[in-house]
Amino acid sequence: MSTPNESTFQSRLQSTRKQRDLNQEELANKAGLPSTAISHFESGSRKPSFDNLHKLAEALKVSIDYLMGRTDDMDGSLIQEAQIFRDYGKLTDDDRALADDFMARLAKRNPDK
Amino acid sequence: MSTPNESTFQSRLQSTRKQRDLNQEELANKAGLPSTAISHFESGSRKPSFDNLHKLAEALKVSIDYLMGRTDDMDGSLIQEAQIFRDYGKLTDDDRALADDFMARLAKRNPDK
DNA sequence: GTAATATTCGACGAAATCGTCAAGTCGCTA
DNA sequence: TAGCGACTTGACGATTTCGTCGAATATTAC
Repeated sequence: MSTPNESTFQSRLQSTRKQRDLNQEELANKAGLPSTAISHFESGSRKPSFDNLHKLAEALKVSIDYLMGRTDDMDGSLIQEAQIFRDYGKLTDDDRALADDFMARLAKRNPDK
Repeated sequence: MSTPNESTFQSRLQSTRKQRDLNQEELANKAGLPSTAISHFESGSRKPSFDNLHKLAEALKVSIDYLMGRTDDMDGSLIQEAQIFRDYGKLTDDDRALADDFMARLAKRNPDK
């Protein structure tokens, strides 16, 4: 649930690499990593660090959210819950006030947790 | 160009947290992390691991690419000043589902766009 | 002022990734 | 068969993050 699906990153890294027609060493060169690192990532024996995750996304020209399975969009501009943002833009002013009030009530009854 | 701008992540984490009206401990609870971890991330003394990066993005409901400075799109861009989106960030998952449904109903009865 | 809250910082051992290297497997082709 | 390229796997020491804790320092409110 809150933990990312491990296998998603592995398989998306591999499938994206093959889609770009790169072998592990070629991707490694692009990303500035040793080729064994790619192998470790695709086999799941390691997870990339902050910096290396960024390098991989840059080398493959995909979004990090896609690589990590948070979105199915490779361009990654939008994430999943964005529907509510789109809905809000469609509302009339009156309904927008309704929505504001409704949301404020929900937020207020959940101080945090 | 290949290395992420370190300060971007720090400042975006902090500014997004404050936009959601959360203190470090509240965000920490949402993400399932100790509050000191948030402090370390915002001060730049640590960078989040693969798993923790995912948790932070989920808790704040933003894209990882935004947090890491690869895009300027939080996901919906222009509307993030509205109070409703600050409230939305405070909701539990259950209440978020309620809010999604409520918003969808409002949007559906006003198809004029 | 005091008190409560929020944040920073450093240290600790445990755990993970880091880059590097060596040795191995598998598939293909001459 | 032998050889080659692609990939796998495990180990190493080094570095980093991990969670936890304590103490110091803002920041805010009373």
